Amino acid sequence: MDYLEGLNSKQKEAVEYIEGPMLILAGAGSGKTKTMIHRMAHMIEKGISPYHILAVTFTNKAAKEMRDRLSDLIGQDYTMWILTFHGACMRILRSHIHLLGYSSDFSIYDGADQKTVIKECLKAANMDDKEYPVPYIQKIIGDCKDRGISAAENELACQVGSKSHKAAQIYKRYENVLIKNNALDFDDLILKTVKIFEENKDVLEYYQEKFKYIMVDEYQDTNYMQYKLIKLLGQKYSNVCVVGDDDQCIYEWRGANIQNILGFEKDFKNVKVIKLEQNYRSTSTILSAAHSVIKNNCQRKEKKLWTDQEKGEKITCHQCMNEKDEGLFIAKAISRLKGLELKYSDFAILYRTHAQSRAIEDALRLYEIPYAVFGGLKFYDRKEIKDVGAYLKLIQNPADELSIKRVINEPKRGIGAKTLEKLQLLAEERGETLFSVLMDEDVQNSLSQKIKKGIGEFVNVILKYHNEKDQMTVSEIYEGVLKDTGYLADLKMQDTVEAQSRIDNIMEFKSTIYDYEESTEEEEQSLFGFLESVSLRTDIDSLDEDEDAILMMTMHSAKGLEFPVVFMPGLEEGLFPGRRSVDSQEGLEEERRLCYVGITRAKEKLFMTNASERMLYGRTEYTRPSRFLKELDPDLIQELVHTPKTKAKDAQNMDHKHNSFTISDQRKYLNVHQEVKSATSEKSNGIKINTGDKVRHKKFGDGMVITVKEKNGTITATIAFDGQGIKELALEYAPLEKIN
DNA sequence: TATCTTTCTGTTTTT
DNA sequence: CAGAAAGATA
Repeated sequence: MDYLEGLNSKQKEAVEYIEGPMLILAGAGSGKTKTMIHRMAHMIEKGISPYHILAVTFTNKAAKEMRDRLSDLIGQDYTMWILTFHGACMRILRSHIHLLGYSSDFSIYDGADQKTVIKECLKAANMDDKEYPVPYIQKIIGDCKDRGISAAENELACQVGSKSHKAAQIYKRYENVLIKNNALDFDDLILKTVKIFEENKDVLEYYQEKFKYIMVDEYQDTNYMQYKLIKLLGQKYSNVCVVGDDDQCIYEWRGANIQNILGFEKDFKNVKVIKLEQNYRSTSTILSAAHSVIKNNCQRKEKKLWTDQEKGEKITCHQCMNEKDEGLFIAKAISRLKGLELKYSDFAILYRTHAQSRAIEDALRLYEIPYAVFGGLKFYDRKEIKDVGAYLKLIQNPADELSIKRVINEPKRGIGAKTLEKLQLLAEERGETLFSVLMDEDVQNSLSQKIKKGIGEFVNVILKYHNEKDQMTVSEIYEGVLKDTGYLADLKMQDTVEAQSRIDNIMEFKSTIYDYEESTEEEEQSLFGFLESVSLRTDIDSLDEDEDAILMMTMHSAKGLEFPVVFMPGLEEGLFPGRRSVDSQEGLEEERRLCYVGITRAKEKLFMTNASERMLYGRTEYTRPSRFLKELDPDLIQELVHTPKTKAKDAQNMDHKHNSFTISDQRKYLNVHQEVKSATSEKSNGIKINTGDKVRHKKFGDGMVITVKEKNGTITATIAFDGQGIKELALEYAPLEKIN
């Protein structure tokens, strides 16, 4: 098999250059992933064992795509390390974290957990969270961890008595809490791995030998610590290939550092540099538009993408009256374009913030356009999911105090804030974990009967499953916990709409477990493994390509994706570029790069809209068109003028009149019944449920189906029940029948 | 201790 | 407007 076929000369050059460091500057749509995959295939063909190759990406989705496309190309599967940075570090930590004094049962804390811990630290230090806002502290901690600055070092670097010195105290406390809880945050996953490598030469050498060949995707988004990790692993053999595009660096706020590109050429000698500048994705109009925007950035490596594709259509810019109008404009455009050659999934709506999705969703529903939103309200952020997750984490790692506090009184066991505070203090005095204090019989006896009973039950359940977890499957543990803790029974007893919806979510979480068990070798399965897969999962990873629906997401999430038709709403000063970013040159340039990423997602058609008036948190703000719109070369734009007068003359006048009538008419209806249409489903528990169907539920009575979609293998229906509100139900479990 | 009510405050972007 | 946090009441 010749893996060089179908590649251009630059791509071939990159594929064939295997020994020695290489920097591939790959512009948007230049066949970057293809090149990487062919390079790996070529290496394997040349006799390099897949065992010696490490490929790192930023998202699970990118990792999965790489793995799938590689095995398609070479026609067989290898157990290779094609992982995200965090995933790779998890694997390494699992075998070596004991070197740092943690047990390998460690919990992973996400951003929300971090916030909780910081809040507690502030309280314990008697500091005002107005003066020291949680995000401010979080940023300090994150920045320090990116640069490998420990709490103690950070403290020394701050002037005593200064604000930053006070903040450093919180960092210190925060670290202590994490150590006590045997927990790591996301930044720690990278940081601790680096630390192990630095302090244990033998471990480092083992991995240097293992990973003789290293590839890094989206290199422009690596932060300092990630770079250091690659540098450590690669310095022995120097076979490191990094692929990136400085114009697409959109995570600078998170520590991503373009300097890493320069640093790479410094740290590895004789770096081969290859530029991929031929774009295979977009029309030349779209490409020119992208260039006309990005060229306004000073901080960039000069380059210009080119294509031999046709000019294509002009870019449509349109000023709307407000965000509702904007939504309707988009919905109308989609229903007009959606024809034989375009599917719904060929369209994407890319916005700056999640909050923008609402108005657009309303319009799409009116026009009966199926859509899927990524990010925003996350399944894993729901209370009940966090609760059951905390139980599982706790069974894995009883030292996890955060999880204890989350669920010790969930369901109610009569253990309130006061009792907990007392016990926590006791644990601190004794230098023990909260859990071991809870287990202490003398302590239990010192408390009231009711509390004693509650604690006893709680401790027993956790201990039981903690001891038996290795002999049980994850789903057995899950079922057992739901039952033995009384969590599910308590919800059932409440017999409210909210409780039912929570039960449905808990059932849906079960399907996540089934997914895990199906996709993982039996002997590989563990509670730890499952928790890991949950912690590192993002919404974009569960993007379902089979569903024919419009995709809505932030421009950040859209990186690496492409669509025939792209809409970019909300091009307004203050929103995009965001208010916070316009003060600094760097901030503004990052926004501009984000705009560049958005534009270059489009293959054929691009729509950019702005609203002259926008409702943003309760207030109507008057806005000005984004400077990015003005940067676009006017020759590339086709502007639709939107005033009531011209509209009346418009050929689509009838259409519009009709629509506005229908819209206001349906809006009324929408408010009452929330009746909308989306996809249909024929699976489920025997019954056929379609959008718009009337159904009867045992508890909620009659309602109407709003949407039917598949999530993690479970089919769910969003149903508006008369007088009960809207519920999302898993059809597998929901007691539903169809009525007329 | 639990729940209900009111007040406040605030929105990027994510592994 | 909505979600969270603090405050008030049972």
